[in-house]
Amino acid sequence: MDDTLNMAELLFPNITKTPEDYEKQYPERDLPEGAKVTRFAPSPTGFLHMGSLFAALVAKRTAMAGGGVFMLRIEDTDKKREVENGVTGMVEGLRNFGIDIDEGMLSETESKGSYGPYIQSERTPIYQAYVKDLVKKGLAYPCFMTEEEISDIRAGQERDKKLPGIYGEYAKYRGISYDEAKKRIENGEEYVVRLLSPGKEDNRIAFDDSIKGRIEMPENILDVVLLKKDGTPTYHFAHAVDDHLMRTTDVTRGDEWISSAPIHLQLFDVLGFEAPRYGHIAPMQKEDSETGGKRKLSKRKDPEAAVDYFRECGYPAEAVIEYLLTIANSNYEEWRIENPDADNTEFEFSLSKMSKAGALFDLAKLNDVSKNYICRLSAEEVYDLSAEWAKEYNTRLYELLTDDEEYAKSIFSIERGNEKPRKDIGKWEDVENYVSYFYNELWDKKLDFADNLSNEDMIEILEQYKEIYSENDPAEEWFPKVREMAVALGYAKAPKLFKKNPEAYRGHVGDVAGVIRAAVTGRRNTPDLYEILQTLGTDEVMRRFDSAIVSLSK
RNA sequence: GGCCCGUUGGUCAAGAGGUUAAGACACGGCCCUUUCACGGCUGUAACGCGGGUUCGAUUCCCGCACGGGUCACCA
Repeated sequence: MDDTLNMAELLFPNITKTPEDYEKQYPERDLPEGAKVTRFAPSPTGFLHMGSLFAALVAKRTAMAGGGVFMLRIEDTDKKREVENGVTGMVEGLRNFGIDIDEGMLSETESKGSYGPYIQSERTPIYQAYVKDLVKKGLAYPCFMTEEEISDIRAGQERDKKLPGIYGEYAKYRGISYDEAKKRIENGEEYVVRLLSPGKEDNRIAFDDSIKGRIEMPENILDVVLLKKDGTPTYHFAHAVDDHLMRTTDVTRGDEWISSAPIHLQLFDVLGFEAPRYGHIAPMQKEDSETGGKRKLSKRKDPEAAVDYFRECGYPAEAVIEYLLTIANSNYEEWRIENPDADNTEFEFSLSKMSKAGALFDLAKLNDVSKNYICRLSAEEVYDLSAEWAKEYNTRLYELLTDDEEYAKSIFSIERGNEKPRKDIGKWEDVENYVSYFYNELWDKKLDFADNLSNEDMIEILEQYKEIYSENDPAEEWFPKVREMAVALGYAKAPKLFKKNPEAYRGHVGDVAGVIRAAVTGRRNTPDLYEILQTLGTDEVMRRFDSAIVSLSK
């Protein structure tokens, strides 16, 4: 026993705080009954993956449901993966999507909350105190194996079809004496600290996953590394210590972690901690055109894996969240239909309603969700949001929009606020095309006339219409006037009439309106023509009629 | 390969031992209509395979297949 005490001092001479000290420093939280403490724990790579956003959203909503706490903890124990300003980028990325951090890192240097530090590189003394304690109790030991030794062992195990790894007879430094360790350390040999796993080969463990249900697995028997040779903890160990000390109640994370859950559960047990509830989230999938199957969304192959992609396209953050919620809890859509105007935070999110299988990312569905979101916005909001987007991604559009704010808003007002709103805009990227004919700078002026009338007929229509068009006509009188003119020129006053008796007419009123539409907008299909004419103003409308007549005369 | 997880229409998915197996997106048709959109109606389309258990299984059990994950001093 003395031996392990000495060993602990040998390994960690400078660590004086004990687990008891930390237990006191980070007491149990005083939260309402049923409140959950969750966290999102990314590496500071600066890259916000769609899957990460999803995981963060799940954690956030889980905490929100019962008045709990959502933390952001930075897992930077692997120095190689770090990126400059990765933390700030992450925090901003989340905030863009309305995911605010209750506690944890806010930037590279700032944080809030009293359970910190929330960045693992600053927690080394804490991890070491717990490892020291484990060494004292004979539950962890220094291991001096070299990488070559380990890979030799692994090769042998693979050849013999045995479980690969350091355990049982392969753990040759299990029970190393104080004297030998001392000698080696004085020799300058490097070492890691490993757990002395109490696991038994044939034991099985089980836990209740809040998403996947009961999961049963073999107990961990591996002497996993706790502290790397640089004294820094592995993910496994940091997870156990951090989530215990931060009093996390619910660990939600990708389901690639399921296979290491036995290690984690064992660690919590050995450390004397109560294990959190786990919720393992299935990964987002992507249709793979090469294989025709599904595969995990990949950062390298799929642009849409990066959350920034959606920002660039101009999907409103709210819409992306809305879409993610439909994937997370399938009853969300139902709820949305019943509560079209409610804020999505009012939805009662539940981990148990999450799908066990990974969902295919469906762009068509996102588009639909996004259109539904945008169509409920006011012209004012559409203007603000699209200008904000254009400022960053389409400066020409930005200038046009902001140059005459009132004009831009009047364009966005067309048929907006109706009980049956149009859904032309799915993302801000669509705005340029949508508004193009309102701006001569954007408009290509190609006139797409229907081909059922001759140029002479069309010129006739335009010239006549020029005579009777008046900006002051109210909406109710506008179209009857067009109809009257059409009838006078020999067109049917309704398409149905024409269809019944095509010989009797030159065409129908729709054809006539179509000529006016194409002359003014270049297009065969547009929103309400009356509102377009009103928005454009008489001068511009007349100019467009004239130039259309000119091009039809050629 | 070992160990895990998963598999209901093209996609997301609800579902329960006996249902006409919901709904949403996409797609088709019809209606509304000056175009388009919106909206309404409607249609096509699904329980991976093989064994059990059972009066009855898509649902429970066992195999298999397929997909995914994991087996680091990365997270």
